[in-house]
Amino acid sequence: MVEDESRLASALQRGLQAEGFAVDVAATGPEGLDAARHGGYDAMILDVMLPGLSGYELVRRLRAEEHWLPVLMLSAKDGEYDQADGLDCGADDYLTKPFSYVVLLARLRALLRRGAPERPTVLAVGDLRLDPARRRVTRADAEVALTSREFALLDYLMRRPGEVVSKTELLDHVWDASVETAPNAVEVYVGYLRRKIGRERLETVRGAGYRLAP
Amino acid sequence: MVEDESRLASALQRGLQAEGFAVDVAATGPEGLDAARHGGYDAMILDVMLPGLSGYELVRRLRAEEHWLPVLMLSAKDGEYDQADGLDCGADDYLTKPFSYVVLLARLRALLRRGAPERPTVLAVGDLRLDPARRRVTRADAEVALTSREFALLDYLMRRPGEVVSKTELLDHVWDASVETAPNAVEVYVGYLRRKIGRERLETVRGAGYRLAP
DNA sequence: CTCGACGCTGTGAGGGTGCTGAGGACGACC
DNA sequence: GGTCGTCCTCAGCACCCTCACAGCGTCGAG
Repeated sequence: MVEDESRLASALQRGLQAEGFAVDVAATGPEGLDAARHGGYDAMILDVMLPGLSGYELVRRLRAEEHWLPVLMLSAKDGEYDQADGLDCGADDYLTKPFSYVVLLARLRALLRRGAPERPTVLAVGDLRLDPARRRVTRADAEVALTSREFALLDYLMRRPGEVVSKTELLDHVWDASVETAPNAVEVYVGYLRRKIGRERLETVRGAGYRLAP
Repeated sequence: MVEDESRLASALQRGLQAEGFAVDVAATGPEGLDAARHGGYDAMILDVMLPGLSGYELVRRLRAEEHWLPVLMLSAKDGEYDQADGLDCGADDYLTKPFSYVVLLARLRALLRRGAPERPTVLAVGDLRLDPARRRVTRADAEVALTSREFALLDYLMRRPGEVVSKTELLDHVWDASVETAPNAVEVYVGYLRRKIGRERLETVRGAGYRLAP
């Protein structure tokens, strides 16, 4: 847990220990970052307002270093954009103070349960980068303008780089299942994407689907 | 999305579609459960108060059947125990109505970031490797380009290394059963494969079929 | 050794698959 | 109402995969 208000920190620590968790407390941002890097923890409870390094920045750095530790963010700011920002920095959950201890516990359990490795907030494949939150794509640091369908298609492909994705799978996930769409639509949009991100980056696997070159 | 208030449902659907998501709506619990089981979705937004089957129960059943689809639960109940119950039933996140659309989106993105891509195993026989997901074959680390029929044939043979597989069995499994194909087609494709993966690796057992040398 | 059955392969027709430009439908914005 | 952007269908085209065919090679029984 990274929290600088010592009263809250020790109250929470005692509560969590009573539940059977092993808890360490760090009081500043840099300490917390260091602990997260080397401590081998299962999850982190992280305050936003911290001396030295904000919670936002801490998560961002952690994710940039490819640490996928589940993070529950705690903040006194309850604005919708504060919350969205925290999550888009890479936090997995966000709780506003004052919070219910029961809820904190339940959310922590939910976080530990899924435990599965998380993926980066910004997808990157080669020199392509896609930011789902900002809805932006850059190719070698140059912005690429995509329509929403093009964006959704690239998003799906970038989550599975190197894998072959079939046209039917793309139709199921990128297009609306309730509207019957011809598979040719996929071909058309692959064509649009190729013109924008580079022809060779999106390979055709005849009879099977498409593959984003890793 | 499983939501019985049609106004909210269609507003959300439109919003999410504008973001590039493919969205289906179910209005009752049983419908939602069914869709979650078979729809191949990436995530589910689930109201708690539903006709037929409550959201709690829906998640519980889903998890009992080992479906690990990420679930974002939506509820008008903001009591701390309601929230904790929802999460402990197996939901991954919980949002109380009224909620901010921005926050919903951010939380949805956080959920989608994780996903369990558990890659299917890579088949290996000798120095041959075949990756079904990437649809890629290497021979001593050198990539081998195969057509889709060749690939399907090698795939089938590599799942049964050392066994003798008859031509009729190959016709049944690698070729379309509805189209009558001459057994000679198998011989032709075995020939193609041999040229690409090495002549000695694919033995002929006269009168019985073919065997992939283990 | 002889012969027939089985398996291999070069050739070429056909057809399936994917790509593209054109254009209509629809909605947002001015 | 006009204009623009986006989505998607359509039709034409090019390419290469697929497979039947036929001739030849190979194997094994007698």
